[in-house]
Amino acid sequence: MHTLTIGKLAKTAQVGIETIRYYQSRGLLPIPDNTSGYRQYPLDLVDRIRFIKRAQELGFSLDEITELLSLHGNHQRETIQQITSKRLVQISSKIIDLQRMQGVLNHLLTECENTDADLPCPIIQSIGGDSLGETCN
Amino acid sequence: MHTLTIGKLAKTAQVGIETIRYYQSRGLLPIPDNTSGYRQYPLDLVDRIRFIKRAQELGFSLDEITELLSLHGNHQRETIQQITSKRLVQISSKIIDLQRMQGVLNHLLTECENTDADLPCPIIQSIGGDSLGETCN
DNA sequence: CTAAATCCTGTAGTCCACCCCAGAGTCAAG
DNA sequence: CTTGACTCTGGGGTGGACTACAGGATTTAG
Repeated sequence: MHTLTIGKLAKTAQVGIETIRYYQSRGLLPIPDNTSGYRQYPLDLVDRIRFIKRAQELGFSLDEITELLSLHGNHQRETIQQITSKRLVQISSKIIDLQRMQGVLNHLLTECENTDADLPCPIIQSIGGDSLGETCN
Repeated sequence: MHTLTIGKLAKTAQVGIETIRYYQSRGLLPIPDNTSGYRQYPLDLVDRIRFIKRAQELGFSLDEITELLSLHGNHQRETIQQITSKRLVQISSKIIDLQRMQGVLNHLLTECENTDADLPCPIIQSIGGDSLGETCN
């Protein structure tokens, strides 16, 4: 048994059937012909799907993954390195954003815990100014 | 002039008009009645909109912000602290994920730069296994 | 051989936070 | 009073990565 039906492929690769169809429609996976009923998928595709999933976990979009897949020859290495570098820059700046958020919220939380209960909540105060809520339904 | 039309409110609060209408439809902003033509918005709403925007920048969703806004009384502080803590946990785990990505990609990039050009690209190799691309259109 | 499971195609819906448009009404300046 | 800028309601569209469903064909287990 060197081929799989779509359901078994999906199960083996740990994705939904619809995900496979979606990848096909995006050109990420080939579509075997089905002259004789059900389509038969080569085992290779399990690896290919896992590649896609791992790349997604590393933050690549399906468009970027398409690009990666189309460039896997040796002579294209520079392009691949460029894509990877670009992604690294994006990741760094996202981390910085999140750390900033973290700092602000941590500070607010501490303040909130250390402030008299009869004063206004510092979290709301500092995010929002003073005139909130009076007009809300 | 203690009220604004929607356009001036939008400009003052630095958002689009459609954003205001959208917030109204979500219940984040009140809808003044317009028996006499254009709606008149109290100046308060500028602060309220800025609150929403700042909270978004801290990573809160509009649903969470709705919750925050509905709870701004002092006696609700614990709830507000809970929401904030939950958000902090989310942010931390997101940062960890991104740092993991960063590590993997950095490693791959270095390897790729230090590998013979006639060997397969290590980035593709390591993400994807060996059997990629043969079947792709 | 039959019934259940699986597959096919094609279309539509989901989530989130908006953005854009048409056609009609309203307001302010000159 | 006209012109142009603004606003109203209502609807649809966006992107990204799926998910769901309908109605029919096919395969497989018993």
